[in-house]
Amino acid sequence: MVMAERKALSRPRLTREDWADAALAAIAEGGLAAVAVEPLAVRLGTTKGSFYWHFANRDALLQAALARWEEQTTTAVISEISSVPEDPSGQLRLLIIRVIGMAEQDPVGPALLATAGHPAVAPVLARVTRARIGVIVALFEKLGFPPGEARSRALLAYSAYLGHAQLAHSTPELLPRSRDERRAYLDHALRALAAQPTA
Amino acid sequence: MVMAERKALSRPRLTREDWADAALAAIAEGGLAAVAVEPLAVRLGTTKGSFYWHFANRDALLQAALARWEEQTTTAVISEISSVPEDPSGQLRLLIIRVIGMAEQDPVGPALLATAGHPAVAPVLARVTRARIGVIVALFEKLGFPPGEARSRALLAYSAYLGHAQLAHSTPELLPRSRDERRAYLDHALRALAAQPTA
DNA sequence: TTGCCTCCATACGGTCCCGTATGGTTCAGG
DNA sequence: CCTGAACCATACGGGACCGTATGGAGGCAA
Repeated sequence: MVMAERKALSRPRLTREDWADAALAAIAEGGLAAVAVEPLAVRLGTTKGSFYWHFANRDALLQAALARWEEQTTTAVISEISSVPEDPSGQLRLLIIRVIGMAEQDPVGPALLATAGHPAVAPVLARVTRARIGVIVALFEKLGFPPGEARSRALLAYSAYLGHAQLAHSTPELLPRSRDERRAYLDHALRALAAQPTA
Repeated sequence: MVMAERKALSRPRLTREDWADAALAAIAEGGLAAVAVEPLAVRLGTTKGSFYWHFANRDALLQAALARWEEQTTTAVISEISSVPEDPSGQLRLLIIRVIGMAEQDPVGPALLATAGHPAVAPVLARVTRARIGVIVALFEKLGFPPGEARSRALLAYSAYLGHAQLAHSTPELLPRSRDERRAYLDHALRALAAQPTA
């Protein structure tokens, strides 16, 4: 028996987190259904024997992966943004820039939205969405909009964000490519979404 | 053997379209991976024998289903909208109402966006997206916006639409529920997206 | 009726994956 | 050095699904 490959490379000794990250990568590429134990084991250069040591079954892996994603994409970002000592409009702008850049690289969100009905996915998605929209609502309220107005604008802003992320993954060639164009587009969007009611 | 079930019901004699529709339903529920021949056969009350008469393989079914979806959700709607003899702002409003209502019931789009990278899905998605955005750009130009401005607004509007569709499927409880609230939200969104540059 | 053509049922081999069982390897601590 | 625990490899049984092969069942024409 060989196993010379990993043995030669000082044997990484996988952790639960390694498996969860691999699962997220798989989700990014092929959706929930792509989370298969045996292919993941191959990708990690190990076997199922390792997996079933760390996890009870495939479902437990899904749970762990989703929890990890929730943490990475929501909790972390929100706390970072909230702690930035800047005026609300600056925070909004920062949030959008940060979050757009992040969404264009992380295909997990879109992949999860496809399976929004899955029992393991639905609650995670609900929490993430609620939290994100909550942050945006708070920002709009700090900008001086009354609650109802703030909620409408937050919904619209978050919808635009979600859609933008979709476009970035499905047909990026339709979005502004150059840095300048992207800046101009972002400015335009911010004006449209955060403009005062005016006359 | 029996087959008394379907035989008693005058035996529907399935067509390619029946299979394609069933495939779309499967996509709506579980994504691309849910398009499996044998389960579909069960759902249609028939067997694989029927399927492999109408299609060469699973991939051919995917092609047919995607083509059908492209036709139903894009070509048909676009031609309908374009032929409505109304002013551009009315057309925009009509388009949005029509298309929002449609998107909230058709989960296929979101499901496809998840697998945007799939070789069979990518080209369909690109064509659909391009066509839809094209229509919106044209509307904004008819409203008097210069081309660049029209494109920005169209992108933002379509992003908002996509995102709204996602929200409607993943966490509908966060969206306005009552008819009045929905109307108010829609009006607000239209004002934000189609407002004149003002001062 | 006979024969053909369309459409479907059934049976089969093969692949991929899950989950279990069980034994081997590595390492810390006594 | 020995032992037990953590960690991994391998082999197996079972299920879901694909695609093929082949044999009807039903309609329609000669």
